[in-house]
Amino acid sequence: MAAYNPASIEPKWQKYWHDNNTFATESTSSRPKYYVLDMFPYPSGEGLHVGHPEGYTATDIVARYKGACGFNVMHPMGWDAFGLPAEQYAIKTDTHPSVVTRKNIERFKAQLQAIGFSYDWQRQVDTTDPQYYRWTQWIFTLLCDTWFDDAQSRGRPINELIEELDTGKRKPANGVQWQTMSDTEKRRLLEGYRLAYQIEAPVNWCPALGTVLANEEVIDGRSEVGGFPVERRPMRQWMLRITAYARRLLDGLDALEWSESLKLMQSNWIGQSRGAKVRFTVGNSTLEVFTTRPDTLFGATYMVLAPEHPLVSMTAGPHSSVPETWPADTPMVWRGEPPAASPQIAVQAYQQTTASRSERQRQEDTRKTGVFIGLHAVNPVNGDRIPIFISDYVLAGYGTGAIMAVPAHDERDFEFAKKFQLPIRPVVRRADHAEAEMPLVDPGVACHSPWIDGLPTDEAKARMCQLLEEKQLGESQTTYRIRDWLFSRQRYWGEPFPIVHLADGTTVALAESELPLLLPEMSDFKPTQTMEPPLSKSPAWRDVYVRLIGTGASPRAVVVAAGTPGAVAARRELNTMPQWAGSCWYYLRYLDPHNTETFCDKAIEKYWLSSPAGVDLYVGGAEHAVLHLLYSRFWHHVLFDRGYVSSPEPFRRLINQGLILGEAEYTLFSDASGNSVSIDDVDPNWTSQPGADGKIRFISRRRSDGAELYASSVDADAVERRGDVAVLKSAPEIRVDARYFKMSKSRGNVVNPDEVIRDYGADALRLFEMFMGPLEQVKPWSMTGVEGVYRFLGRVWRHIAGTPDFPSRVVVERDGRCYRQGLELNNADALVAREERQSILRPLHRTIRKVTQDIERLSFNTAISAMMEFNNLLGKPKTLDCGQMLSFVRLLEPFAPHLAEELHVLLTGEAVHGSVSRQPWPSYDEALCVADAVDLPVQINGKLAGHVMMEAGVADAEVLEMALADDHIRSRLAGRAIKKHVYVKGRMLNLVVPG
RNA sequence: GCCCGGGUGGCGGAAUGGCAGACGCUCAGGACUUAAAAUCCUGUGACCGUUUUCGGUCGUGCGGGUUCGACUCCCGCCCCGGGCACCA
Repeated sequence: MAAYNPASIEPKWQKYWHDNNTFATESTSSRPKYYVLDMFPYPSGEGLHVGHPEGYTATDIVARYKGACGFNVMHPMGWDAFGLPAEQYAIKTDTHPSVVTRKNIERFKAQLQAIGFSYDWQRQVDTTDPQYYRWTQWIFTLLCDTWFDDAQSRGRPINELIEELDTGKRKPANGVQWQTMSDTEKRRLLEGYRLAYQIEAPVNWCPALGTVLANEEVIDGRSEVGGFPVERRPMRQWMLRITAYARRLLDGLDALEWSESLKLMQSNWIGQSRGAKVRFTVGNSTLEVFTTRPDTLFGATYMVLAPEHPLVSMTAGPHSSVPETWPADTPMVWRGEPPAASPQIAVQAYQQTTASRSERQRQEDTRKTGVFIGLHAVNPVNGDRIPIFISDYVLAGYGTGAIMAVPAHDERDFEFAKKFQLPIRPVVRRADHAEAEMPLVDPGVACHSPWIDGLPTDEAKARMCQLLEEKQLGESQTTYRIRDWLFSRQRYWGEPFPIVHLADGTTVALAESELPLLLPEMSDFKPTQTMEPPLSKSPAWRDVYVRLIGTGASPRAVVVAAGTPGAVAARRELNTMPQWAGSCWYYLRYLDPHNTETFCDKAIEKYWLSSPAGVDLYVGGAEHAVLHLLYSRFWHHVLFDRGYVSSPEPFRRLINQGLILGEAEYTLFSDASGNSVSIDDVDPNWTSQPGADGKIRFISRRRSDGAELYASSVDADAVERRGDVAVLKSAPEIRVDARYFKMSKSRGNVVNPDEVIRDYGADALRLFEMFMGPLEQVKPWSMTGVEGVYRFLGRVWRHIAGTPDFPSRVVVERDGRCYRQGLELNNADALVAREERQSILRPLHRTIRKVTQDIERLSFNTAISAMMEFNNLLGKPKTLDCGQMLSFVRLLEPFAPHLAEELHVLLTGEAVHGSVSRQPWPSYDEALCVADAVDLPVQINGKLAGHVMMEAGVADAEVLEMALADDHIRSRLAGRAIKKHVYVKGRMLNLVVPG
């Protein structure tokens, strides 16, 4: 047999799987289901890097293994293909995004197929395919058609709300009369209930990207994509009412088999706070605040509103609530910087300053600023008249956008009070009566608070809530940090909204028959210079006539020709949906990807997602912890409420694969005259700047004299590792910096899987991806590591297939006769063969058990080392048993499927072969997993003192005798009497002696 | 600042109360070869004694505790990575 040559066997088997539909999944089956899902990729122009196949290989192993165990396995792949990078590349190269996207998908698909994943490619989805986004749009219309019933804590059809309003069972909040409202008024009112609605609000506008972004997409005041500055601007935008589901999304986490840290990230993002809503009186009206510390109400000495608070929205004219003159005795510091002539002017000026400050500036500079608005409120518990300020440390979007300030017990209020010389009144003391440093934020005991004096903080909170409710001054309340999801983008390459705007300013969803609403073909899809979306450049698409069908309060629109009876002019929504839209439900489409009647057949959904509920294993990066994973859960809850899916949570078990870093990089610093400087003498605060070649250059200073130093990279061959640092082989006194970096194009440390496959094959790539370490851990890439697993595969090949130098030793026993390569063995050799088969039996069963258990617990690295150990045993014997080798090959198949297929054919013969993946998983005999003899470790006082050879099944009583009979152990005991002994069956014996 | 996760040989890692360092990489020595590569075999935590067998001591970030026995469990600290961060 020829030597192991992956290049010759891998494409052959990939073609075989494709031609034979080996991995096609049945949509329903009498077999149990197993749904194993990857986070589908965004097909970028750069192609795959070795980080992508990490999770994909893990799921592929599980998929192949579960299939072998008799499950009907769903293991699909698709493309999250709408989004900014393709659009920006399209603009740069003046090609259409659909062309760019198609090309990228082809590249990605070819790369994935070259790795030999067992995807059912007939189920692939592409979010930019109209037959896919048709259903994204359909789900959006479902969100429009759903309102959240707080009392029942679930989403319900809007028609049920209309019915309740019609019959008077439910009254609109603001006291208006539903029955006498016009259709336009009704539609406006209903928009306040729908899960998808529009609102004019300050949003995250990113000028560089030419679009608004969701809170989740803004990190430290910069866009997650590209890191461009983001500013706050008021714009009319589509929002999804995810806040309505905050409690459900939080509570739902408990039942999920996700890592604790991931659940925590989501629960922090949702951010539940329990506290109270309290009503303060301002003139004739009331001002509500939310506080988590109702027990400190007696210590409230002023109030603060967000600059965007409705009370200060009008700052001029007779109807403004802000007075035209400062009250007497208003301190100068309260009037703004510089002091303004009137509260109206001061408030206006402050609002402008706030609006012009970017999110980043606001976060970086936490010094307290603000102005007095010229009004006072009355503290409902003690009648105190307290001044009201506006300040940007109070956020408009959280709670009621207003706070009561208790400077004695809140860090921020304390700072503010110091600056504006406001009174600080302690109402909590330490439980041990010790003097407390101001502010005292920790729990203690209430004081100077007539209603609750002496109560510990916990009880004081509860008592205060109870009293507020009794006196009708407020009530307990739970608020959430999460905001509604900003759902529109001013870009071209996304799903168009299935929405039209009518002349009366209301919006109407398109009828289902109108879907998909195709993205218009446009040659100019570049962002406009204004904040208008690119779709505004196509008036022919924008301006339409529609006929309204259904009820007047909640109609649907059908596009008709101008002049059709009943036609009214309308304008299409010009924004598009964010990239997250398509990924919110793709796992449902895989189940029934070609259905034209519905997004997914109910019976098929029920088979795959009801018992056990949800996707059985979902693997992807932790970067989606609060974006995709939260959005998707939200949509799924809505689909569940509306009866379209059979369980509330989509992803029962989720694993985050760890990042793969680039190979170790060594950095040497040298001074201007080129002398190497040891890292000990280099200031650790390096700065970086891009060099002429576009790569990042690091610059630092010498500690001793501050001279500028320049970094250069050193080849791995030139250094010797010593812990965290490494030294130059040529000059060991010079230490260089050694570290691993995230793979990135700009660092030039990206490893392309194509090259790994070319040099070592897909099986070696797969194996190394898994062998590096635990799936969830961050791990550095290593080409020599790839060579290591490649050598292992080569040895497996040599043992089973044989090579020109080492003919195969595989022996087949048939009808009591042994054959090697078709030739019958003589009696002596046959006897050896049977003996050798017997000696491999126990290790084989132990390996089967280990690999099986390790796949179950996703510990692939240890499964591989178990197979390596087994393979290491195969070098010595003269013969190898065909049946045993088949079992081994079966174990190897999920990890190295191409090699396994090829060896399976060699072992079974051309005539009877089929895919090894169709063969059942080998079983193991627990009795054969126990070694027949053990070298039992013997300890004295817990320290290893020697070993005793012992056959399996020796009686416990004999073990001690055997140990005491051993010369070496006796000498170690040195005659000391044994006080006690501990024997753990088959594992070890501990002798306890005095001293 | 708050909340998670983690610190084990030269490196990636294994062992979740029972022989610390499986497996792989690296390195060294040997075999094959005219030679090199590839491949195969042997060794590879540190230190000490014997210098061959072999024997001993120390050793899982640091300090303490529980236990016959601790990488593993408990308490305190240090360092690294991640997340959140004016959320009332």
